[in-house]
Amino acid sequence: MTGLIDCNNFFVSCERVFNPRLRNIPVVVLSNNDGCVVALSNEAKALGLKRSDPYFRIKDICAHNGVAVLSGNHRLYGDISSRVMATIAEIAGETEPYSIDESFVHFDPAFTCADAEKAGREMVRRVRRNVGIPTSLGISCNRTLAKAAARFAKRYPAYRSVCIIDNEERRRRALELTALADVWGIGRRLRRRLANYGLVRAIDFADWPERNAEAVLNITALHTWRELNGIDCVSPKQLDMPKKSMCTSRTFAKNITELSQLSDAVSIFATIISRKLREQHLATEGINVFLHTNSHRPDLPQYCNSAYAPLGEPASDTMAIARAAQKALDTVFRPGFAYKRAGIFISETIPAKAVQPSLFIPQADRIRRQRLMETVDRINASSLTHDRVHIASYTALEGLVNCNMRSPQYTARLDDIITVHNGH
DNA sequence: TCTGGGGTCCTAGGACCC
DNA sequence: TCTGGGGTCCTAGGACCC
Repeated sequence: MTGLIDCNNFFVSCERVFNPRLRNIPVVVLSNNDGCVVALSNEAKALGLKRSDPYFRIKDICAHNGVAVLSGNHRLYGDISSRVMATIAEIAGETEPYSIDESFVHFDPAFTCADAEKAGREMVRRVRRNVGIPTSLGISCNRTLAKAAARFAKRYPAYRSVCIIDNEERRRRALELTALADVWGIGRRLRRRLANYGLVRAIDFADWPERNAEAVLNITALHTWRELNGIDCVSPKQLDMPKKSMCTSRTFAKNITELSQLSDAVSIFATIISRKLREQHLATEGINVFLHTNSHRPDLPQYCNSAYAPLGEPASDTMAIARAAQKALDTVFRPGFAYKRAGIFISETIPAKAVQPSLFIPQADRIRRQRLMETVDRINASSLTHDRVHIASYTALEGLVNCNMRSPQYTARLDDIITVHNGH
């Protein structure tokens, strides 16, 4: 039996753990740069607000209805997420974290449905009590059906946060009540394509004859079809697998026209992405820098492009990556455009251990650089709030990106730890 | 005025080989 | 007029996820 445990309105719930004033009122959390809504409380959903609504368009509704609006505090969410995952792991036989707020859990094969339900309820109770986060749990014979079950657990209070699809009758009933678009693995395009065949509910799709499914679907969608029919065939996400690609990018608060400003931004991206590489013991042969004008403004001239710059030899140190990034930026930059978004991406990572050293770079240099980065990382890790050491071209993200409504770093900054007053 | 960010996997088609 | 057959590898882009 497989379960999927999902944190309800995760970012909002994290904020509520430390700020009880946010309970029982509408709350939304915004994306980076305070661009659009990424998480909502049930009260905010009831006002008709939706995930991905641009903030500027719902600002008035928020003001009139007393909606608490917050910038994303992703460090906090990451911290809470690891607490949730650790608590789940205390009970589940095997866990398979799937995203920041979800994890698959695999119950002991010897478990009956009743055993699984009991363990599941304890999991939900403990995460709520020990971490403060409400969750929903779906249990079934594979991941896709567990996901569907979790939707019911979340939507219908009668389930008391745990829903099990454990027999044919329940499977059919659940799929009759589930829109095809709400099935895990069915996106916008596929939904539209399948609608042309008259398939609207999940059950219509699951009941489609196998020969149709095989003729029309690609392998991923075929897996979804099979799972809806009770066959377990989605493979587990490999844990601890090094990332194959990486990206660090931001949308800017204002349009940027000057190369020098982009150059500042690129230095920051280089710092962040090279640290990500080192954290995962990876290196790369080269990086891409990309630029975008504002695609929401068709009245302005548009430009979007990327350029690659090799590092000479695979590396992960900030200086080498920042240098390559500036080179790539010079290649890709065109004057006369208003840039709204930029970033660095790495399409292929290499395990740091497997790096083939270049013949033309003295080994001593390589070792010196490596030691320098280890030292920088160590010094910076000793500060919870900001980097004490960085490359000279590094400025700061402030000013480039909006995040004016961010909650305190409750779990990461001594000054922000909450004080509990005794009496009044 | 103001519209996120970070991933994975699959597939079609091009380039190249014999 | 008529213009092989089969294979591999790479890449860009599509589609999906949260």
